[in-house]
Amino acid sequence: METRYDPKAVEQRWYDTWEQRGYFKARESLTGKTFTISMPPPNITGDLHMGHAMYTLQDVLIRWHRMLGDAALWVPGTDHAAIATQNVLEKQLAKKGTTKEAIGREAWDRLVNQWYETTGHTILGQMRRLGFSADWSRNRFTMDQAYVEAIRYVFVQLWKEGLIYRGPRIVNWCPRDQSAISDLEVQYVEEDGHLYYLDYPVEGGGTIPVATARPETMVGDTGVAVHPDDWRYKDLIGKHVVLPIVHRRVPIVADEAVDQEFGTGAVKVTPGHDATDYDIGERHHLPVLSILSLDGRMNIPEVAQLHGLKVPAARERIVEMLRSEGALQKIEPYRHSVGHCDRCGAVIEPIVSAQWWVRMKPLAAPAIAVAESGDLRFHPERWREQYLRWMRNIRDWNISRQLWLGHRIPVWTCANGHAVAYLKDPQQCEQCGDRQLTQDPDVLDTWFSSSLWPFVTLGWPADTKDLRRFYPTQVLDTARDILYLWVARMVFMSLHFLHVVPFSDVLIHGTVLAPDGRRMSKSLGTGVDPLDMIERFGADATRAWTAYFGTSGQDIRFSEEKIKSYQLFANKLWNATRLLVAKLPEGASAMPIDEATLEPADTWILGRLSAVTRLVTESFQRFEFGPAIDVLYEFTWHEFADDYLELIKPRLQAAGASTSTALAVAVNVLETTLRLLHPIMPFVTEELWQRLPHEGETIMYAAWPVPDATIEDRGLMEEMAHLLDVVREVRNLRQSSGQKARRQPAEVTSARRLLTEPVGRAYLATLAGLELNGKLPEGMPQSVVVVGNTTVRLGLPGDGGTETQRHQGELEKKRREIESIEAKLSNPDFTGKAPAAVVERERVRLAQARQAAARLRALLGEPGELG
RNA sequence: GGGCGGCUAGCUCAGUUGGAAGAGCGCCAGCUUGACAUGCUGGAGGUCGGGGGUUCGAAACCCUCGCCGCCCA
Repeated sequence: METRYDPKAVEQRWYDTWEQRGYFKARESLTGKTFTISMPPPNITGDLHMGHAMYTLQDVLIRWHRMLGDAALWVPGTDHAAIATQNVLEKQLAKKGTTKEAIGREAWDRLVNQWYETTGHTILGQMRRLGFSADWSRNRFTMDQAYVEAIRYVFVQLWKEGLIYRGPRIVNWCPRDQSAISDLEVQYVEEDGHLYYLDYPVEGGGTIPVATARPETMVGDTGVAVHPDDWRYKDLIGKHVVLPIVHRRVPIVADEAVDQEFGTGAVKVTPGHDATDYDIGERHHLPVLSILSLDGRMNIPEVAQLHGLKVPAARERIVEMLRSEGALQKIEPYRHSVGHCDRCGAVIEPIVSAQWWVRMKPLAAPAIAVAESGDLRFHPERWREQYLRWMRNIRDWNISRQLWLGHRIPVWTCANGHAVAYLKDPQQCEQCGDRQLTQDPDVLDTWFSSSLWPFVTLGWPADTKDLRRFYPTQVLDTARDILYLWVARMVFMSLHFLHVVPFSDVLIHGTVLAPDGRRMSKSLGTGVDPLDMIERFGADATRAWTAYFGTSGQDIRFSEEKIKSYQLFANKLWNATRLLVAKLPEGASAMPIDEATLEPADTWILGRLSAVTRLVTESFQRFEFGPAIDVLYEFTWHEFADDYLELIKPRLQAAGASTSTALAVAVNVLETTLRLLHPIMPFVTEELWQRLPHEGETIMYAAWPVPDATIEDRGLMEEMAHLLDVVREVRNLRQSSGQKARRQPAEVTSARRLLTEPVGRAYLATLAGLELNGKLPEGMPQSVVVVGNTTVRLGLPGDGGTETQRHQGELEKKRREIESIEAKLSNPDFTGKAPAAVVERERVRLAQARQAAARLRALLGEPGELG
C-alpha cells in the first residue's frame, strides 16, 4: 500500500463496480421492511451545486438502511424547470433572429425535446461522483409520457370534483416572462423609493390626503379607503372624491385593512394592480380597472400623455401632471419592499388576469391533520409549525403559467363555449359534439407536476407492484425554501389521491452559504462547486463535511478547513489499515477473537467500540449525523490509532498468542469502524474493507454493527481513562522539564487496580516512555506527577530546582481546588438539595485533591500526612 | 408589523432532559519514535452578545435589550 490515500485511484473504480453489479437496486428485504426515498428532482439541464451535494444526507440514510437489511430504494429523476429552460431557449432563438411565435408551437416543442436530449442528464453523472447509490435504472423525468398521463388524470379528477376552476383574480405578473407566477415565487427586496402624498378633492369641498409609493396607478383608482376608527376621516366616509387627471368620481370607504399609521392614514384603492386593494375592492364592490398591459406598459388611451409608457417613465410624467394640477402635496424618501420575479429578477406587477386555480381549503384540511397527529414528522421539529401556519392560512393555488414549455392544460373549448377537461385529446365536444375544439394555451405550474413526484415515479396511477411495495416512502429531504412550494403540495396531493402521507419524516437541511455568511451568488463569484471540492479533497471528505453540517438545523458557512480535516481522516484510516495489513498473513480471511486471551486493553477498545456503535446508531435514528461523525472521528483517530494501536505495537512485534489476539482485535475493531463509517464515506471504507479480512463481496451489503453490552466493562473503561490521564500528565512533565530519554526511570504507586498490575504498568511505560522495572537511583533528583490516586515519580538526571518551583505551582492549584470544593460542600443547601450522586462526586474530587496536595507537600518537605 | 433561527476559543462550529466549558483548523514549543510530517507529543487561548430573574447550582430555563440572517404580511 502507498503511504498516502489517493481518492482518485479509488472512487471511480468502486462506483463503476457497484453500478455494474447492480448494488443500487433494492434487494430482497432481510427485515421484511422497505426503505424508500424520492430524490428531489434537479433541473434536467442544470449543473450540480451545493444544494445537490446536500443529497448526501439521503444517500447516508439509504446506505445505512441497506446495511440494516431493509430493501432500500432511492428513486432519482429530473424536473423540466419550465421557466428556466424556456428562458434559455428563447435566448438561443433570439440569437438566430427569430422567436418562438415565429417558428410556431410544433417546431418549438421539437426544439425543447432536442434540448432535453442533448443537454439533459449531465447532472446525473455529476451526482455519481458523489457516490450516490440511487437506482438509476428507475430514473424519471417530469415530461415522460407516463408522467404526462398522470398529470392529465389528476387534473381531470380535480376538475370533476370542482377543485379546479378558472377565473379572473389578481396575480403576480412577470412582464418579462409574460406569465403569472405564484406568491411563493415572488422575492421581496427592500429598495429605496419615495412616498408621494396626493391631495384628492372631496366632493362638496376640501381634500383628502393619500400616500402612495406608486402614483402612476392613481389613474386606475376606484376608491379611497380609511380605517373605520380613524377620527380624522370619520366625516368623509361615504362621500366621493374626484380623481385628478382622469376626473373620475370614486367613493371613500371604511375598511379595517387600512393601516392608520401608514402615510396619512388614507389610501388610494387600485383593485386592478394591488392585492390588498383587490380584497378591499371586493368587500366594497369597487370596479376593477386595468391600466397596465401585459408587457408592463401603461394602457390608458384616454390619457395620451401616459399611454404606452413603461412604469418608471409613467411615474415621472404623472408626478409632473399632478404637480401642475396642484394635487401633489409632497414627496418623501421611502424604503419599501418591491416584488421581483424569482427566476428573472424583473419587477412583478400585480394585475388581474384569468387563471386556473386549485381550491385549497378542502385539500389542506387532511394535510393539517397528519402534521397534528404526528403521522407526518419534521426534523428539526420547528418546521412543523411553519408548515402548519402556511397550511392553515392557505390561499387558492394559481396553477396556470403563460409559457410554451410544460404540461398543457388539458381543457378544450368548443365553438359553443363548452370548456371541458379531457383525459385524452378529444375529437369532439363532450357536451355538444362540436368538432371545432381549441386547447387552452396555458401550461401547468412546474410545481403541479412536482407535487405528484413520489408516487408517479413508482408507477401511479397504475396499481403497480412497485407502488404497493415501496409506497409510501419514509423520508423526504430538502431545503427549507421549498417547504411550501413542494413538500406541502406533495402531502395534500398524496392524501387526496392515495389517502396516505407520501413520507413520514421530512428532513430539512441547512443551506450552504458563502464564507461571508450570505447566499452563494454566481454573479458575485462566491459559489462553490462541489465537483471542485471532490477534485481537491475527495468525494468522501466532501460527503462527510456535508453530512456533518447538513443535519444541524443551521445554515452552513462554507469553510474549507473542515473538509480538509476529513481528507486527512481518510488518510488516517488508510494508514491504520496499512499497519495491520503489513502484519497480516497472506490471504487471511477470518480473524476470530478468542475471548479467553483478551488483555485489558483489548477489552477496553472492544467496549469503546460497542459504546461508539450505540451512539452512532442512535444518532442516525434521530437524523443527526454530526454527532455520529464526531464520535467516529474521535474514536478512530485518538482512541483506536493513538492509544490502542500504540499500545499493541510491542505485542505486534513479538510472536505468540498475545500477538494474534492483538491483531485479531485490531482488525475486528477497524473492520467494524469501516462499516459504521460506510454510509458517510463509502469509497475509502469499501477500498479498505476489501483489503482487510471480511465476509461478503461488498461493504455496501455488510451488516450494520450492533453494540455488545457484555463487553462494555465500565470499571475497566474508567481505569483506562485514568491511565491515559496519567500518561498525558507524565508526557507533559517530561516535555516541560526537557527530558528526552527514550525511557525515563520512574516509580509508580496507585490505588487503581490496573496500575498495580504488571500489564497496566506496561501500558503506562509504553505510552509515557517510562522504565518502571526497578528502583530510582539513590540521590537522583525527582519530580512527581499526581493524578487522582496515582503518583508517578520520575527520576530527572539534571536540575531539581526548577522542579521545586513546579511542585509549588501544582500545590497552589490543588489548594484552590480544595477550597472551592469545600465551599460547595459546606453549603447545606447544596448537600441537602443536590442529587446524592452529584454530592458524592464532589466528595471524591475533594478526597483526591487532598491526597494530591499531601503528596506534593511531602515532596516539598512541608508538614502534612502522606496519603 | 408578526414569527423563527443565530450570537460559545483568533476562524468555522458542537454542547439532547440545568450538575467540573468542547472539536476541527489556526497559533506556540518539541519530535527523521520502522502505518501515516496529509504524521506524533505537549501547551496557550473563552466573565458562553449585554442586563435582570428562577435555582444550592445557568452556556442551557424565564424576562428584557442589542446586533446578524430567514420566513410570513
